Amino acid sequence: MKASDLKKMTERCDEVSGILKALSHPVRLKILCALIDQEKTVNELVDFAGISQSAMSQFLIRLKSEGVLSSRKEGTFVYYTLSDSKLKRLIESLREIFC
Amino acid sequence: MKASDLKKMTERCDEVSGILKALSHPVRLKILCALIDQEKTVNELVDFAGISQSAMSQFLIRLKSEGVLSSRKEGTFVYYTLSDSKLKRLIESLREIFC
DNA sequence: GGAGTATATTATAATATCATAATTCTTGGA
DNA sequence: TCCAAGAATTATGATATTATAATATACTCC
Repeated sequence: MKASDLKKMTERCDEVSGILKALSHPVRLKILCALIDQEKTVNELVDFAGISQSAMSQFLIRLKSEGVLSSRKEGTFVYYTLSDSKLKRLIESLREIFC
Repeated sequence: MKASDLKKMTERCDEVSGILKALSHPVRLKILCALIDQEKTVNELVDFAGISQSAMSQFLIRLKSEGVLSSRKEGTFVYYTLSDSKLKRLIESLREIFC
């Protein structure tokens, strides 16, 4: 393997492993699966995942800061949605492979 | 969503997030990518990933205990290989999506 | 059996993550 | 303006992960 190819591969693994880390927690993965075909509010996600509002908010903010989710505000509600098309494809692949 | 479907989804997320966790570290992902089409010895992987032999051994043993890798011994060499076909498919999907 | 190579084990300190609780901020409506 | 609901923030302790160093084991060849 050429040195330049190795370097590229290393960079890709750095990037992709970071994305996978975002999915590597049961609740975070569940959140993303819930958002694959529709946006949801924080409270809807709380009911879905069965964790506290505070914990959910922390997960959501983290996922947003990692570029995985985006949000929009409507009154007191905040709707979260999957922002990355690559991530959508990844979750669909996971479903194909493991379900 | 039916309660029984939610339960199934939760179980799947628990399982799959565990697998993703194995890939959620730059070096571990690099190891798995290196093994996708051929087995390698510990030292080959050390050269490839650029970490110490001790650290590599620890990663490999962890991945093996998680069912991601298997190994065979030949003299003083230990060859590691990707043991899970689903994981192979996942890594191929990652390559398609992100490369 | 001794030297050298390949791999595994153990210990430890630094860091990151997780769950939880308490509090605060924001917004819309009475 | 005051209240209630929705969401975010902050703090804390428990646990897990990571990198690193030092040591130990297993095997081959002489």
